[in-house]
Amino acid sequence: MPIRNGLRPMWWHGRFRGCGYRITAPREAILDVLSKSDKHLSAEEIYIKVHTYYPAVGLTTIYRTLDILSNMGLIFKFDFGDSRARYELSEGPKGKKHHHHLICTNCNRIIDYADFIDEEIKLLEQTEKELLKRYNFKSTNHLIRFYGLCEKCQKNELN
Amino acid sequence: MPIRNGLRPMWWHGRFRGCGYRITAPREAILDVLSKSDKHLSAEEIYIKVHTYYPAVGLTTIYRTLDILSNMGLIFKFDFGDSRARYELSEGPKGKKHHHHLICTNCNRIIDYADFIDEEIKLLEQTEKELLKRYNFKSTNHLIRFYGLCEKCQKNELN
DNA sequence: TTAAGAATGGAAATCATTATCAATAAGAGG
DNA sequence: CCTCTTATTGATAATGATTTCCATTCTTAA
Repeated sequence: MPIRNGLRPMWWHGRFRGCGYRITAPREAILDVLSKSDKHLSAEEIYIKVHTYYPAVGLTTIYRTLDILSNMGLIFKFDFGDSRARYELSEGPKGKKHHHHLICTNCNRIIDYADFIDEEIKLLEQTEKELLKRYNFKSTNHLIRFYGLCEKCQKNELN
Repeated sequence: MPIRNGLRPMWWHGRFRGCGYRITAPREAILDVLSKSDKHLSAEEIYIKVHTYYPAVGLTTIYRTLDILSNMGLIFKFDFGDSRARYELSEGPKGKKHHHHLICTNCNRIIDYADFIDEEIKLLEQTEKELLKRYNFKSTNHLIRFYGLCEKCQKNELN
């Protein structure tokens, strides 16, 4: 599992250089881990994965890089209430677009969903319009989560 | 500012005892502070307010009590991303019902929004129904936030 | 009034995240 | 390919919110 694929340019290299950042081995490793996972990884989880085949990387670098990536908009940073930030690629090969979360309060599984329902889109648009009218609040972004029971936990509840 | 109003029963005493908890001076002080504030207070902010006229109370007790209150559903616990939990009364005299938040990304002001329009409620219910159909996810609660600019910050932006 | 054990507070411990700083390495220019 | 500038790195220490410990105090049922 070579991390640095020679000089082969990655999809994010351009954007990265454009922002004045250098391409380094740790950064490639971190993005490699992120692009190969479909989970919401914490800094430490990323650190461990990177560390297995690249022991030289320090946790500090993980945090620093995640911060840069987050500010650039290349990754999303979430807080699901387990007292650690979690990160997820927002673009590229396996990248996700803006999405909402379903959070199982029993097993803590997190389900991403982006195939928004017509009703949901309508709800958002109307609400944003209403917020502007009533509070003069100009919304530019939103966070939507549903808490409840996932399929498995509903079945297990029958026991 | 007497905290303990003699033996006058407070609105929350019954519920509190019902859960097997004792009525104590620190707990009365904390609920007093919460019920007199309409802000989203952090544990330390509550500690300082309680501390001014009740110096004996320790920060540990603040955390413990907030935890109990939160589990009982008497207060809401929120995380607005400033690395400290914030609490708000959910019932009683000044208590709020379920509401959503508008968060100004410029001045960090937080506006509660609970005067939902019928349309919004209907759309939300439909969305939850649809989530059950598509993902077999049984939603019991939700978190909705809008990030953007409040009235003041929109005006200041013109400068 | 009293005894059982719930509640308290101060100090120490946790734990995720940041700050510090000397050493290293990316990459522009020659 | 070599060199210089300076961004980047990693080890370690620091920070800051929240918890854990534990001996002492207080609430409350009987």
